[in-house]
Amino acid sequence: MLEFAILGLLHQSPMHGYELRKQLAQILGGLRSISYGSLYPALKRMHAAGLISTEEPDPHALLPADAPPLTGRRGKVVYTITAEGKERFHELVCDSGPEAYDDGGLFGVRLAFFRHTASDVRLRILEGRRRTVERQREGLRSSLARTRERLDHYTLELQRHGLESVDREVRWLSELIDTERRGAAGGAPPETPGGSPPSTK
Amino acid sequence: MLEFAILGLLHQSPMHGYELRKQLAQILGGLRSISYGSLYPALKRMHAAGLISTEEPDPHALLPADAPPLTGRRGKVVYTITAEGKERFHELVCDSGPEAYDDGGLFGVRLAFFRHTASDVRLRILEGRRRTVERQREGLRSSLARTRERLDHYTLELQRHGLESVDREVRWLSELIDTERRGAAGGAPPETPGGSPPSTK
DNA sequence: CCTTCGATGTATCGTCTCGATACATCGACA
DNA sequence: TGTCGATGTATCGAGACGATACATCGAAGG
Repeated sequence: MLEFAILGLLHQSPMHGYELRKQLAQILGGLRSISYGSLYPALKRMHAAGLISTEEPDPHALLPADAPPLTGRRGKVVYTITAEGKERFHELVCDSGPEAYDDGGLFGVRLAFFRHTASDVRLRILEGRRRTVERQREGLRSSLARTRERLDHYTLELQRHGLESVDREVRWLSELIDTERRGAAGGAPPETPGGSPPSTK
Repeated sequence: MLEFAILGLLHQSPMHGYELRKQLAQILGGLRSISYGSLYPALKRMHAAGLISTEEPDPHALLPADAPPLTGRRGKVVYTITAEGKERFHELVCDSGPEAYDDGGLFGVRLAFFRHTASDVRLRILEGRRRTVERQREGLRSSLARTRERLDHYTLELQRHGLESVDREVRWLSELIDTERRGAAGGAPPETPGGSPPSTK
């Protein structure tokens, strides 16, 4: 999931780790931001896999006498997506398997980069997500119906609020699906990089 | 957080790990259940800390000849809360510090065991939680206002839905607070174990 | 009768994530 | 001049997670 988000952000422009984290936090919705303890290892993995390239200033340049003990001495590192990384991003973007919607976190990131995804794939992901959330809702419903009598006020309120949240999410997804279906013919199919541009324009 | 939930459950009755996990999943709201990889180490830690005691059937009893190689040979383990564990639980239950509401997961568990918490502490926790969520809401709001023009349809919808969810949570908390305030005089102050029972009965 | 299946049940492993922290530079403001 | 907060890179230990192994038992079904 982190991999996907990083590729998506670097796909737009190269960035520092710090900037990456800020943008990430915004995508993830303000709450639930990502920590450096996840970000930097992920960047390291992706660099090792050849998905991104790093560009850091020469560590030992223009240092005449080294009066400070030069411990640390870190420079800014700019991360850039490679051709391989773009390829990987497009694989991920076109994937509509269950992993795309079963996890809420990944689904959110997928949504944030939906403009890179074809309309039919978008529809499959949205519908898959709705099915997942509907299953959760049914589980919650039956659990609540089974235990309603034994629960005190606060536990009951907790379950009720959770159920309503899930319910609202289903309705929200349904609206998105409707919009997507209606706009399917008219929406701009985004970014077919090597493809032939459609006749219009 | 896990520690709190386990103590709370064992406070009601001794249990197996398996049963513990099921109850835990129900408290956590169906989604977001706890895994064995978290549960058993937690139980081990708590046993080492003296908060719970284990009761397992004698491993080498009534085995005349050991025809099976007896590898594994696990028996059911019943976990029981100790006096020390009950003490720890009451400390946690009376704690209304920021850690009780800043983390949504712990707050949910706290709610699930609110019947063990005095009304004034309940009120402090609910109000703290509301302040936390309100801060999140303001962050989301300003972020959304700042970037509304640059966002595509789906990113916008994602942020909007997130903001509405947070907004609903604030309203829900406000209702809980109102109820708690109104019921403060009449609500049963629960479970003062060594304390003096109030004059009424 | 026997066998397979799912629920119950305990437990560990490797991988990853998180929060805290350390270190360093820079501009702003007092 | 000092010192504060934002920017910036990076690691550490604690612990959570998913997958998996192993084991028992009752019920369904050939």
